[in-house]
Amino acid sequence: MTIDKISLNRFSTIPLHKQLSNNIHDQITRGILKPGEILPSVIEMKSLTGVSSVVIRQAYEYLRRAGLVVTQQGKGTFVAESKQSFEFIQKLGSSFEEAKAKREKVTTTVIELKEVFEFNTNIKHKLKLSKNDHIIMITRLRSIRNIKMFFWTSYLPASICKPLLEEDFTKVSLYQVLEEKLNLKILRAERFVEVVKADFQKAEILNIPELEPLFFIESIAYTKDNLPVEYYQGWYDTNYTKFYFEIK
Amino acid sequence: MTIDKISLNRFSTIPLHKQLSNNIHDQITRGILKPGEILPSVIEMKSLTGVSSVVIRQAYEYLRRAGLVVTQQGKGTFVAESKQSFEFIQKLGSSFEEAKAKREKVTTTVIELKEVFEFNTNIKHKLKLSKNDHIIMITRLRSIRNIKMFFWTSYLPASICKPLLEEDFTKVSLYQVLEEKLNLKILRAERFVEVVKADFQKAEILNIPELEPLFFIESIAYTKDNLPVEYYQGWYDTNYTKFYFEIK
DNA sequence: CAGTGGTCTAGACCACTAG
DNA sequence: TAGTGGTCTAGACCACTGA
Repeated sequence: MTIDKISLNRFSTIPLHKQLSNNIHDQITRGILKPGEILPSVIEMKSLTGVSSVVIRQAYEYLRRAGLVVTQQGKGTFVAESKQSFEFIQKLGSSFEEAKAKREKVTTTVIELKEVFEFNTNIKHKLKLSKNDHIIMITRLRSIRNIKMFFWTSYLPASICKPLLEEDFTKVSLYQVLEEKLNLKILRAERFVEVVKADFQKAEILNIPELEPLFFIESIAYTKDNLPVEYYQGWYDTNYTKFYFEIK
Repeated sequence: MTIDKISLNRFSTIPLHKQLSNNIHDQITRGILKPGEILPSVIEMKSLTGVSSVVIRQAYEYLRRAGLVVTQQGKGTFVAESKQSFEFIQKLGSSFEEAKAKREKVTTTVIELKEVFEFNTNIKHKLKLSKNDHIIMITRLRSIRNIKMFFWTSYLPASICKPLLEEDFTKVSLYQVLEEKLNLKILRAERFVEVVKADFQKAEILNIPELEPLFFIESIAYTKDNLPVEYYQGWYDTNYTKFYFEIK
């Protein structure tokens, strides 16, 4: 146990759980507690500080949310490993190519690839389709070193994109197929970036806690004559993703 | 009280606090509970459900973090107003002009404007300055309808930017002054977008809870001959901000 | 098996809000 | 002053981990 003495002030206006989390926060950022090290168990901490277990849990919960510690049931609570080891920097704005993450192996999983007959009018509107048109839907997940970075769903008009159903998108890119096999060259795209909180399903897919922030990206890609050929929605783990772009 | 009956299953593997928050979550998204409406107080909810107050607090805490409810001490917990009423859409990538938020009045506050003598080597490095160079530092806060949207700090080399100390940046833009008074035209900029969690100070400034996600933007702006003239760091409330840009 | 975290209870006291 | 949320306690039981 390398943790420093913790002194709490019962007469302070600062709640005990906050005093405790601040204290541990300091010890982590100062390097007194090092990545991978185990924190005192709730019971140990109880005897170290004299406060009840609920308060200790509250402090640990705060540190978890701040990303400073990681808890494993039955094992303990540990100082988080710093994940500065790699970032996934995506280039926006100048090309459709994503910058490779420092020579790491990037893998793509196809979660779903299908034609749908009826669908959300919002999506049809973005693709300038009418009520009875069919849509091709592709959901993919991209990982690096087994860490799930982001997943996204592309929607394309079935009328001109049906051959996509035969492709293996673990190996080829969508834009490559569109250009080489369907003669649809993407000339322009509009994109929106915002932040949303992970609901249960998205948290499952990316293997993160519920309510963690995600980048939410929407894009509409156009070919010649301003014809929209792809609308996508993507969700990115904000712990690893950073966007880069250049202006003018 | 318009809340529907809440039934919890004591034998389920799903924790009671989760069952409760899921139930209320549903009632809010289905419109049974409407924005502005008050939720049962902890004591009322205790008699409605039979669970202890800690569990109810836990459920309410989850709903707060999800942005579905707002709690005011001494008053109660209320369904959050949907803030779709306005968004602040910033245009990236094609110009330095920010898109005006749907005709709302935008105000700028200058938090700090000063010359600093010694400073962070990281910032000097980005501005290609040497150890003894001075820096001009400007921190501004931008609000719409009294809602704090974002704040940012610009760093500029004092050697060429000293006259900035005399300007009133509540009324004029930095780039305007750089171009018109100092003959420094910005030709190019590099920008990074990531997400960080608000620490105590940033949460104070933007009037949001600690650990809420923020857009963190870094930018280096260059004039001719690739000379960096401004480095800035900005923090944006993700509840109201959305970035837009166009490609190719 | 012992040690860990996760869930839950019943009840106490305090701080804030509003009539 | 009554009602609200915020803090805290002591103790119980369960689920998971690893020796």
